[in-house]
Amino acid sequence: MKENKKINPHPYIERYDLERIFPEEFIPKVTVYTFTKGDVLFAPGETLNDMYLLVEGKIKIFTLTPEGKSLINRFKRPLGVVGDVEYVKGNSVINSVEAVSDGVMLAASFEDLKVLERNHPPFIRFLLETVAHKFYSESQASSLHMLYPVEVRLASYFLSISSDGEGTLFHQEMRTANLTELAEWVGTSYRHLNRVLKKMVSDEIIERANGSIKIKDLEKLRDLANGNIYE
Amino acid sequence: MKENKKINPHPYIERYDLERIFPEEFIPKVTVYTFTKGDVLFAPGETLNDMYLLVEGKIKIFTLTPEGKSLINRFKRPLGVVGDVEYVKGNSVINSVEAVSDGVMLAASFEDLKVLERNHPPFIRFLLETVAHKFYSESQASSLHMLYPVEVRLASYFLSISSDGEGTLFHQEMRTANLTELAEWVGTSYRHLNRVLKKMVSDEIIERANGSIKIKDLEKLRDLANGNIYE
DNA sequence: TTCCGGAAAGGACATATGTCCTAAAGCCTT
DNA sequence: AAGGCTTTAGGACATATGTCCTTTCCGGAA
Repeated sequence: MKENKKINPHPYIERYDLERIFPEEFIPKVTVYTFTKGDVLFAPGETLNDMYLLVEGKIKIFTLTPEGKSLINRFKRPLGVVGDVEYVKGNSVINSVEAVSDGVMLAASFEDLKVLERNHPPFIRFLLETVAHKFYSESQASSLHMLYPVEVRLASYFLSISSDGEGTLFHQEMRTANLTELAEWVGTSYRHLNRVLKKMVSDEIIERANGSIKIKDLEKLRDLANGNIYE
Repeated sequence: MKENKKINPHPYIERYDLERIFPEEFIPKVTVYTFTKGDVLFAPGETLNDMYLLVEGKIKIFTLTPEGKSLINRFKRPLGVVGDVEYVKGNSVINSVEAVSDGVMLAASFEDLKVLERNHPPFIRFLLETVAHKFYSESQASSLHMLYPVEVRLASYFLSISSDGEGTLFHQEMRTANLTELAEWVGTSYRHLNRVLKKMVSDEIIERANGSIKIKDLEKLRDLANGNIYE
């Protein structure tokens, strides 16, 4: 990820209505960074000096164990925030962050934010809401993971991305690029994911054809997910 | 839980240095509640009108599934906060909350807090730090749960409560009252917990004598926990 | 002291999930 | 079209964990 002075932050500030958190005078202090698919954006242990707002693209936050296992904590799209908790708690980066697509971030230094926080209440309110929401969804996901088997979590995931009613099909549209990633997201092994998918096919809940997955029976899927929805 | 007008909130406010978040004028708006061991303090779905500060006693936050399984999300001791996320996000109570011992809470209405928030920045800073910390530890615990087997989580738990160095013994001192509760805390069944405990005994990591558990080999425990510590 | 219910301990068996491995299919690149 | 890499599929087996049940133990109520 690197600073990109050619890009003007203003369009993003308007698009995401950031004037509410960054007053006019603050905007010159905002830096624009661009990143490329696959970039490692942050690594655990790293010390952060800026907070970032994701305004374009998609990134994933994940945990790597010493043993090499990997677990996706969450995906972020605009307007995701990175470094908020580090800013508040003053600790170093906890998880790995990687770019899933090309994208753009706006950055503001902790130092500047400290001043902003003092003079501009809406900013801290924004932070508070951001963190509260992160806590809320983390907490939901955590319970879901602890209490239900992969099949249920997977059903829940499918529901969460099939927007609303129709037996939506998500082809390349699936939010995870491939099955390996999906496995890391649901928190299981590729092998097991495959097993569960197979079962869902034989239960006539989904259909699979060359890599694409289609929901066949939304009702059954709902039953299975049992009211649990990611996010 | 019920209001208790006989109790003066001031000693608590001093003990926990709450003047920093509640200015003098606000204190008359604080209500004192007392509760008794076993009380159900809050139930999921309930609408909250107040935020609570736990100033005495111990409570547990847990999730109950429709199937009747139960999972302890966390314990709280003073100065724990309940209802902060609900205040910020405006949603209803997410988890069940139950008193583990007798105790006391200070309450302030959301309505009053809204005013306070506007006039007294330290309060919102306090909230932000509280929520950030909750998120941080929830996130750690969640990864730990997803990535490691019960044995590791248990080792981690033992470490977290054995304060520091010495092969501390925790008898009735164990933060969970009994093995059933410990199982819910580690997120497993009683049966399996027992199995793992037995293994730890035969590995000479701990010793068991009539309900008490003693750490025998702190080094092995550390190896096992593998750098993971709750909280 | 006797009786009862809950907590502890663990056997037997079922299920969920992980690890290792092999084969086939798909897709680039040359 | 041929090779090589990644992704998909799934067999075989091992391990982690859950469910159900029985026995024993212990402290409090009668």
